[in-house]
Amino acid sequence: MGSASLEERVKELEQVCRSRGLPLTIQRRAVFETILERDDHPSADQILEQIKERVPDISRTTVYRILDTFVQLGLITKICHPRSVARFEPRIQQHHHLICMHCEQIIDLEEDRLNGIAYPDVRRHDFQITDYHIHFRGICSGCRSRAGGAELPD
Amino acid sequence: MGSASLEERVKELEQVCRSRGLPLTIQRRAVFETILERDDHPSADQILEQIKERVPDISRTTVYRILDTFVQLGLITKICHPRSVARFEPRIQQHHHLICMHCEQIIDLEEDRLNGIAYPDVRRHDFQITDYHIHFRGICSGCRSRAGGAELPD
DNA sequence: CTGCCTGCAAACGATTTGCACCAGC
DNA sequence: GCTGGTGCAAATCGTTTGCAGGCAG
Repeated sequence: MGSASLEERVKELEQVCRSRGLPLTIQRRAVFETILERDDHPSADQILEQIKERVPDISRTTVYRILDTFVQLGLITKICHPRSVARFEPRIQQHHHLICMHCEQIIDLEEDRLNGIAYPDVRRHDFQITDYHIHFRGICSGCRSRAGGAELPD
Repeated sequence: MGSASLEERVKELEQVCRSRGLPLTIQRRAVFETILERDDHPSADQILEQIKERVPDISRTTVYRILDTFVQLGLITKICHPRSVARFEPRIQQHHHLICMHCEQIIDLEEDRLNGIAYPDVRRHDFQITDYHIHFRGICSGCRSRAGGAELPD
């Protein structure tokens, strides 16, 4: 789909670091590549686990710090919702999510139609809207079949 | 607007507790009334501070436990977004939020038009959508005037 | 070289849990 | 009276911070 290749995105990382005068360390490159390789929305600790395969001595602190830096730089997005720790995703273009209320799984939605919603009238709040994001909440297929609609182990 | 009165909502609490066999304690009533009285989106600790005025010996633990119970019962909603602790709101009907990316303030939106968005086609995910919620992100008037668009102390 | 980055360990803040006691129904 | 709720203190979990050395530019 419309997403850039891994290599293009790594180039983007290089450019962004260079333009800001930030050193492109082994750790930064590895965190970026690791998050790009996944098609889900991993937590900091999930990224840490996976990255240890290629940079075994990386510390948890560094992963947290790098993820935060990438969010500030606009390279990745941080997602947060109740009952779940912070998660990260490499996509920065506008898109929306399905969120399973049982297993907290997050699924990306591709529908372009959802990107064209007119902004609400916020003159009375004098608020300047930059963008928006829709969560569709519900139950994923796995949880539905596992539980038949009743409660789940968790 | 279309929101129920405080008394109606307290009745709702009584009914829900009775129907589930949950004791309606002083603390539960006080937490519910406190959150209803506010028109913002308080954190657990903000609720605790305010509730101490009427139930001085209530413990923080209890507030957390009660808020969690209310969320399970569908009486209130928990909201979470990056860079801010969990917040709660008494409104359970569908509505949407403006979120200031500088001060993390959350503002309720009333626009009905936003409630009629057609669900996306999720057949390939086999996901059952229950409802949705839109965050509009941007900058509130206070932060804009304080900072003129540049960065903020926080 | 110089400065930002990293790893370690300790601090931190929000939230949860174990347990003895107490209060609704 | 029984059941579940509450308060307290301690544990936990994710995340952040202080500091001494290391590496990219």
